[in-house]
Amino acid sequence: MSNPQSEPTYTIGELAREFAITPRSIRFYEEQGLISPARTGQNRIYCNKDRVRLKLILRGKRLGFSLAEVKNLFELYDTNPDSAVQLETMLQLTEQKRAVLTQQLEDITMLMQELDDVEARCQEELSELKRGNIA
Amino acid sequence: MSNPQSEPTYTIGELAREFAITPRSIRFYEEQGLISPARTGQNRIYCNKDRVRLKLILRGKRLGFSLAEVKNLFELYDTNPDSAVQLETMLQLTEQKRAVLTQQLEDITMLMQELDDVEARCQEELSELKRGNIA
DNA sequence: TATGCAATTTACGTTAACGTAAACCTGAAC
DNA sequence: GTTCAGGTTTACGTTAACGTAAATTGCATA
Repeated sequence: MSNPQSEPTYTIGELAREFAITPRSIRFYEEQGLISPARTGQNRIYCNKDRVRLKLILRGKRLGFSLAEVKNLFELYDTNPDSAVQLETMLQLTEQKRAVLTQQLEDITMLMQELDDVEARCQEELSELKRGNIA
Repeated sequence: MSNPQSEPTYTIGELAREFAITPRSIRFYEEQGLISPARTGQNRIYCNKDRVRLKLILRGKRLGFSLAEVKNLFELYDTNPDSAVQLETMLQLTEQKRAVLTQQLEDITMLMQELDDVEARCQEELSELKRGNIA
């Protein structure tokens, strides 16, 4: 019953190379309940879903999220809530996350501006140097 | 020679309350060379520049920067480089930071989209519930 | 003078996110 | 058969960013 050319799978080493992290990290994410790959006896086999998860984990980390936070997001995404109460709380959660992201957007634009400032000052000084100023 | 109404200053407790952090954190930032407030004998006195720095530190932290990174940015901003070489390396540094921020912008927009997805699914299910579906 | 509050230094404790080392298995290649 | 690359578990080490506790100090107020 197994598809002849079912789904692409990956070893831990492959994923580690692709995302430029160590196998140790990937195992750690599993230990924390963020991924749960299949096994061939001892060895881990990662499917596409696992790979996507890894990508999401790293994205979260780049934004300064903790692994617990990322796990939180996963559960948020995976859960298929049956009660209206659950749906409401989920909406509240997404709103919270959205607030964080909005704050980060603001932070980034302000930092970008400051980088512009620094850069502009540099460029100006450089052109002054080229004109051969001493005064 | 001291201005009668020179500049607003702050105690460590005031700043801690304003930014919702502990005095311990503020002292720690000083220990790491990120701030260097004046003193009245033993006590620290923070001026406007110090306050701004604190704000910048927290902004950096929200973006997942380490304190060392933030310090790096400060030095970048403070240094008045005299040589063309220094100016060039500074431009390279700003470019690096800009790359990080750009990546974060992309990360955020993608996460936002996923939040949109989750939210849309929730809204739909909620309206279904309201219509009183069981099938 | 005593009491209390806010600040200080010193130092050890803690959590998250891995790194690193040891000891083992295992299928493919030589 | 052995070598070897890649994988496994177990366990202890490490770094960053503070928390927390203890002992001290200075100022204000009762």
